[in-house]
Amino acid sequence: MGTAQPDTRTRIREAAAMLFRRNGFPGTGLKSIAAESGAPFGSIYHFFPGGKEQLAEDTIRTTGPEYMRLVLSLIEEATDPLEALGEAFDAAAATLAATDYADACPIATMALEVASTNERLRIATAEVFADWVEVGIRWFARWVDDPATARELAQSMIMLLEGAFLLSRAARDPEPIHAAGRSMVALTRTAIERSA
Amino acid sequence: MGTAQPDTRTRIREAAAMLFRRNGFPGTGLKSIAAESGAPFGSIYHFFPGGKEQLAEDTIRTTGPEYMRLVLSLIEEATDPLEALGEAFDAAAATLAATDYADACPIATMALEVASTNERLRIATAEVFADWVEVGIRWFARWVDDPATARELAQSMIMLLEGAFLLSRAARDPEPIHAAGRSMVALTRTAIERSA
DNA sequence: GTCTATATCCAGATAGAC
DNA sequence: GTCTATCTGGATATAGAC
Repeated sequence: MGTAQPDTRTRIREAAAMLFRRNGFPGTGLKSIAAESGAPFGSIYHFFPGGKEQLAEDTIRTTGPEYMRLVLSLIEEATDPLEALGEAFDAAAATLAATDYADACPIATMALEVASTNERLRIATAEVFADWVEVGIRWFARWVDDPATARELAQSMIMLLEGAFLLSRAARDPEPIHAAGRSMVALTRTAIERSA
Repeated sequence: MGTAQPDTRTRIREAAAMLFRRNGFPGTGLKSIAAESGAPFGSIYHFFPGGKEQLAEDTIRTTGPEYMRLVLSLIEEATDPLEALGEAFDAAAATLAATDYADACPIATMALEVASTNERLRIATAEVFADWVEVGIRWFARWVDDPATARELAQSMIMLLEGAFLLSRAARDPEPIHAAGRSMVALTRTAIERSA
């Protein structure tokens, strides 16, 4: 057929990812995940015996790396880093507006929610962000020599993007993401000039 | 006495602000607000007949401007903007670590949670952030001539700070905030140099 | 205005028929 | 492995005694 539906386990994971991203951890009910996935309620506990917490950790550790690969795919072939960064932020802005300001970072809302309330999930988010920084360091190291500078640029790229998502989603306006992109380009330009 | 307890209404608002900041909107129960404030449950509805949503909007519109004034107090007397910015980020890092990585932005968690789920609260967060940007623009305009540049710096300061809070809270490490501060200083230095 | 008791609903989680 | 029915607790919200 080629149009076969994904299996139940996959549908549950996809529904969970979508709902956790939009509504957060306490704001998402397992019943709504069952409804959205089309799976019977009991199947959630069949596939995820650890319940809501296990499903959230699975979502964090799956969608976090996926999102990083998505962003990386926009910049990894770059020959001009400044141009690539500007385009990547513009693409993020376009995606956000196209999804009615819902599909920004898949784990940011949960990360803030669990930071002071759920140690297991907090660690999961911390490890995802740490991986993002590492991947970013390797990318920026192509253009700047100093490892500390590459690290600061990688962190700043993530921080600007996350902060921009916050302002853009609240205002329902893509403009902050474009502004963040211009700042990231300026930061990178200065760092590369000093490195040369 | 001088040690008189604040009135019930004030205690409810303070407890709500603290709990919403740490646990978010769906993650905070009115019962826990009553318990934390020492007020009887019914008093919440006596003072806030609109219930949880009214209490959250009150928190957003009160603590948002308060937090801005706190940050502004760190930089408004500045003669050297770069030094002031660096010190302000360092102060934010120290406060976060001193409060066990709980007291970052009072409205960021709620802002992400309600962005796609509660229009009334989403608008409240958007208006708070818009005010922050306006105040930031006026501060940066002291050092750069171009209004668009001042606006971009103001937005970037907020975005870097919010993104840094996210990474720092997740990792339980103040380092991202220091990195954000260095990036903000670099961005501002470049903008001022071009303005001169 | 303070405080308690309760109504109503929905959450997470489980048992067990099929 | 699929699906339904249910348990238990806690949520928001309200009624009403004091």
